[in-house]
Amino acid sequence: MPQLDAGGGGAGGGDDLGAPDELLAFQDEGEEQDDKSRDSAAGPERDLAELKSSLVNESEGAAGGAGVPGAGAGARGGAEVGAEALGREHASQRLFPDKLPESLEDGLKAPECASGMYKDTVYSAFNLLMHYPPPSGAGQHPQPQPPLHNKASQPAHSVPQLSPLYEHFSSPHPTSAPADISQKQGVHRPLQTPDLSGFYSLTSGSMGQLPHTVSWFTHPSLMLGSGVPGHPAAIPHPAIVPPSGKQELQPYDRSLKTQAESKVEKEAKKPTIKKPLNAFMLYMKEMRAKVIAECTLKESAAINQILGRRWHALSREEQAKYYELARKERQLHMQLYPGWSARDNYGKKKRRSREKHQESTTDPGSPKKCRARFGLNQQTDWCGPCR
DNA sequence: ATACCTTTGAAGCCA
DNA sequence: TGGCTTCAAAGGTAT
Repeated sequence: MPQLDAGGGGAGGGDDLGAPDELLAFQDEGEEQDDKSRDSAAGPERDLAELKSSLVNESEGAAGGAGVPGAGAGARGGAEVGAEALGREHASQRLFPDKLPESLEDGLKAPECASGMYKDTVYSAFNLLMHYPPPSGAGQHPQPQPPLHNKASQPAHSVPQLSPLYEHFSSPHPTSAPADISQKQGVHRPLQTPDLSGFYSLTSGSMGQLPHTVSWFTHPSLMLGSGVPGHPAAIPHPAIVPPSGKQELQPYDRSLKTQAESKVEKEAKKPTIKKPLNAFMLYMKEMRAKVIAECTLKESAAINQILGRRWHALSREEQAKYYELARKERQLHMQLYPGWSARDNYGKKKRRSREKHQESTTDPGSPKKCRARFGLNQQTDWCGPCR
């Protein structure tokens, strides 16, 4: 059985943050790998690559027409459970939706979309692991090292950005904001809060002037044993974003507010600490630009479908890189925000259809059986999700 | 202006 | 403990 820490066991330093699910996943992957190994033993290694490539290409090519019944988008859980016995070789096929979005089909028509599928498996992200800061308590201040990921080797269109969390720790002297920091994420510094006040030693106005990646992690509580001298100001973690992502008031504007208003405002604008990115999210972040370039797609939904297939097509070792990265991210996140819980962000996104569906499901009259209630010919009466 | 779509994985919640 | 739900990113699209 593969070990997540096999590649960076020393870096983990005994942390036990590896999710059990990952281990289970790797058990499956391991079995798959065993199968693949047997296959490889029976044939040239290239055959395996071709098999994998053909699985994806074939599936993508067939996506415009022959879908897999019952494997529609959104039915991931059930479909996967039901198809588990089919084996991993069929994984990419059973995951395919009945029909891809038109834009995706168009994108897949582009020859470069399929041809470039497995050409480049250089994952610069994994290199960043090598200069990840040691766990807190190490009591050491390792020498800042230049990022090991070779951005020069990246294609011009590729902007391999892992999570800002990782980017910050990977760059000893960050001087500019990550390219992927969107307005939605919030570039400006969030307001101070009691529990995070130590992170925000700058006024909001001055913070707004500073690049996003300035040394937010230089606060003593954020040193994590990897402090970088020469950064005078403490900047909050990039995962902390204002709820709305809107520009916050300048100091002189805020002075016009009464204290009560300010208090209420602060409560309302309490910065959100985002969840750490999981392995697949990290993979998407890195590979998105490449897929966009290869497939001439822009719609994230379609791109994510492709990335999902590529993710399944990755070898166990390749996926392990991202699992390890994600584990590090979680570890850092936990160290930075010990009291944070994923529950803190629950309910911050309004989900239109699901709320409607929940309303319908709370209806005493057998909610989840729209089909039984209204019949196939009355689908207009079905609730949205059932429809 | 904001939710939805779409993916996988992590985490929380509930029975 | 298993199953379900929510959120993380992203950007075009729909409401």
